[in-house]
Amino acid sequence: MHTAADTFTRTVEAAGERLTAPRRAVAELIAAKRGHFTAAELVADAGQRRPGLGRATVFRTLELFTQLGLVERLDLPTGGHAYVACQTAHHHHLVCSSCGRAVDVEDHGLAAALEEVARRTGYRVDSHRLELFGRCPACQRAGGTA
Amino acid sequence: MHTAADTFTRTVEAAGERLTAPRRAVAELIAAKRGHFTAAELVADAGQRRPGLGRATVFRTLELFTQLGLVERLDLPTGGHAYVACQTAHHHHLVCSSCGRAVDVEDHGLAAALEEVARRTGYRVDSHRLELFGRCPACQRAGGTA
DNA sequence: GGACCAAGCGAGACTGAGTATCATCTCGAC
DNA sequence: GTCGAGATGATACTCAGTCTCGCTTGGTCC
Repeated sequence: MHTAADTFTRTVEAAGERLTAPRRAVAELIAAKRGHFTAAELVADAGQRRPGLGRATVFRTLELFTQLGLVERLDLPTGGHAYVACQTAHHHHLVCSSCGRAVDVEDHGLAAALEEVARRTGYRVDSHRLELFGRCPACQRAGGTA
Repeated sequence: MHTAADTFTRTVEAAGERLTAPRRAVAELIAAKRGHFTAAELVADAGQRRPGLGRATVFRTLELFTQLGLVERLDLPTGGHAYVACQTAHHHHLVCSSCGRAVDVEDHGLAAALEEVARRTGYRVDSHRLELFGRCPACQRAGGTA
């Protein structure tokens, strides 16, 4: 079967990038994550499960994966940064503030709303970022209040 | 007449916060800015125009203003942070990537789209952030290409 | 299979944003 | 004018992310 890490490695190859052992390792570390994760977490994981993997390499690989669209960076409400593994080309994320799980959000009329904004303001909108934070159904059931 | 800095100082007073000289100074520095600005820029301005104003104070005041809704923090595509002065309670920003000028974006169907997202995913969406980047009408006219 | 070399790697120094600490100062109430 | 809570400024600190540099390695060409 194809694991999530496979998707990463195959995409790296397909892009004509070198498929090195450290890159495989980072792909596996990310694949083992559910939901979003920070660079710091990944570095910590690497320290435990793949000693010898350098900090700079984790950042470099994360950057490569981001360029390849395998991973997307998002901005937490706290001001920090996190990453999520993702498939589709352009989309948005809905992150559970309780368990950290992130889902890709399809466009339910958002594009139209954005076009309307562009039309009214006269701006030519080049890019945008939308991030949603909330609680996933499971966490809502699990802990009524928290 | 009422300057932008006045709005800041009056809001600070109205909130029951102390209206100190450094806070006034920061308010003036912000009022003198057009569009978005970074904390680093503000610190640099302070160094020039208001020597003696501490770095920590700029950050603290920026935090206070953010809490009071006078200023909002946004995340640049580069990963950095910037601030914009703003009035309305909840809204989004459209930042010109050329001149830096930011306009507040009203809700042209965005809320409805977000509700639809929440309904479909089952998430209870607590907060979101939307930032738009593009070129303002003036910059489009001014420099056809750049 | 072996040689070659550009790309990638690891270690660690560096940078810069933002925070914490603490002694001193000042706003504003009385 | 006095006083105390809260703000300030200087400075040390933390931590994410970047840069540098000598070494290693993946992939290609023979």
